[in-house]
Amino acid sequence: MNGPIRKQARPTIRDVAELAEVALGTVSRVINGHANVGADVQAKVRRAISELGYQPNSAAQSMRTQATRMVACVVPDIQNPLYAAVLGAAEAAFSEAGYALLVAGTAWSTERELSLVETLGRRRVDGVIAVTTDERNPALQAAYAALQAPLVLVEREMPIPLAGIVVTDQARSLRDATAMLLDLGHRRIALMAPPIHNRSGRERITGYRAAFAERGLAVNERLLFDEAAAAGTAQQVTRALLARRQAPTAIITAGDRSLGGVLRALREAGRRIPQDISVVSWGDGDLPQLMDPPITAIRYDAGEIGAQAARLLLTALEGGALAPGSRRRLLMAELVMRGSCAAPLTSS
Amino acid sequence: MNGPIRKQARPTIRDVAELAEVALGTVSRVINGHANVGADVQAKVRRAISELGYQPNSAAQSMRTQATRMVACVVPDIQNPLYAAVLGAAEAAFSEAGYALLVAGTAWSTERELSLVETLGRRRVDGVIAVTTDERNPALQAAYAALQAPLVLVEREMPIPLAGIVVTDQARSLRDATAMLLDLGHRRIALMAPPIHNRSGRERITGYRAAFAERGLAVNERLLFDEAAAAGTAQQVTRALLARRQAPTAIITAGDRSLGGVLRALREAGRRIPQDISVVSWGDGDLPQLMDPPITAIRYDAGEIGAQAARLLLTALEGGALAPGSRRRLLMAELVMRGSCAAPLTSS
DNA sequence: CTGTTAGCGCATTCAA
DNA sequence: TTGAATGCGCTAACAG
Repeated sequence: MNGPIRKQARPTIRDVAELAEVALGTVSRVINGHANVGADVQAKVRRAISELGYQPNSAAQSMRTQATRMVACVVPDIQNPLYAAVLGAAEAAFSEAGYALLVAGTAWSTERELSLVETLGRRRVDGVIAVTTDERNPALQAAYAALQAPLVLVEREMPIPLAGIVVTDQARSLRDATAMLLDLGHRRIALMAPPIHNRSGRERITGYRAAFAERGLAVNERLLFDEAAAAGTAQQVTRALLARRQAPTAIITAGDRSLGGVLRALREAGRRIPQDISVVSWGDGDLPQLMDPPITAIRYDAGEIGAQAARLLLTALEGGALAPGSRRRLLMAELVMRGSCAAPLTSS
Repeated sequence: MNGPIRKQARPTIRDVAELAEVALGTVSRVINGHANVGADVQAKVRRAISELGYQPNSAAQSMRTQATRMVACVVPDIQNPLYAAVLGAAEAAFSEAGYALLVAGTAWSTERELSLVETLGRRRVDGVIAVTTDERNPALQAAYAALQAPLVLVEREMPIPLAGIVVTDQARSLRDATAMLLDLGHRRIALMAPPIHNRSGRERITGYRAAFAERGLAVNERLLFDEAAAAGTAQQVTRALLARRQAPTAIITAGDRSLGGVLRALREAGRRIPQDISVVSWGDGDLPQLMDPPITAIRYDAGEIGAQAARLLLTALEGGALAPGSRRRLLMAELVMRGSCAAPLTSS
């Protein structure tokens, strides 16, 4: 029962210097690998360090160097496999490079994000990777700009001059998927998409519309669900869709978290895939691959997104600015055809 | 092309003091909410702060207060849904409480973990939640102890005096699952489990053995696969199992990441569930729930694990030590019966 | 109630 | 090549 663990006084650089009988500055040079230190002195210092179990205090280092060697990753939801993969890849890259990674989960709340970004500022993180909740929110834009640290946006666009950007070509994937369904004969194709105020949402809808437009077909606006319009989970939205007089003959899901809900609702309603309804999943993983029939999916590599973002941020961190040409990375997504899509029974 | 974003000189507490025409200490008191400051002065200071966009430098604060208000979470694999959920829950709790969360992914490498824990020490994190790669590794034990910070172990046990512990009753769940299979008539039950040097692995095998022992049955050691023995992915292990002369009639999977592999291998081999083989999944999610037939699963609440760990760490952080009685949390897992288990065709 | 001062632990300039 | 001195930005103890 002895209070919050005894903070034993930790040894400082000064203790090391005394034990090694050298000046404090010399110890600093050894730690930071500055060349001009005699081999014998070097050894003495190292011995003292390990004898005392000395660890430099990085807060103190930060004060002097004006750098924290910390970066932050701001995501809407750590548990979403997409963001988890981005985080994982980023963490690997940064810890490799000697940076620590701070995570901030916004839970899709702009207020939370605002306050989190604020604390990142106080902590003087050296850089940030962000999947912002609302790329159009001026307060958020200002908060990120105020960081005065290199920023890489993931699947988002914000008018911040030097920011790096890593995005997936979602419009094209969605055009491909929609075109495929249209060409099978579908006309009532429901689209579930992320919130429209962000690039992800806009791109998906853009692609969807493009496929219709290319064929001179009109889009039924009632089949578009950005998350705001959705007012509920994927399962609820799907239920409501199926209850309509003119139910859709195909559904495109919004992401990893929504496929399960869609499938549950279809099962409840006794709809068979693909006989009664076709399904395309945004995102490929165990679930779409292992269903029977397997689900046609738009596959992207979330780890690659994180890795690219990390690389972009690292170059901005270590060297100069990002060259204008390489400030932006566009990754491709691929439509993987499987058994979940077929011609609709009745053409509309 | 102006280098790595201009680090504009940020305003310091001194700038605020000058602008507000008060002493530096007064500003500090306002910032930290110390009561004895006149209302008018208070207002002047706040105005100056917002005018300058002043943000206290937390590195400097840390130096004085000897606290960083940072905690770290060490996990083997950020992308594993279990750990992602733990992270997510912990992050929510900590950011609520004004702590920032550092994540460290060890990729199941003790060396990586060792060096990561070392850097947590340099960063003087206030506390740590850890899912260590090898709870028996003396170097790791020493590294965690050397942190001199409150520690909460998740699904692990290490002989560190004041550490908090959050674990799931895995032995019991596995006994239940195994018993259920034995009672259906299965005798050749393959068990895939995490590495045996950690509690998770031991508990699962303990529970498995217990069910056999209670019935006076002998365990076939060749059906036990802790990850080390596995030498490959779940899919490969399952393939090999199915190729045996005496193939198992039931399989218990090791976790979220392994179910997919098992199912793929079964499908390849043309084995039907449950007619040819019964399956129990460790972990419940979309995949087991949506398969046809749905997969019997052992369900645990990963978010709850993270939340409990965070709570434990927070009490250790904010106040005193953990009372000996509440230093350890045991969470239950539940066997959810579904259609993937049936009596084997031929009794062995 | 407010102002002054002394470090927290370190990197770095300048002398030696 | 090494040693001594300075200050990074802040909090808290003390004086007024």
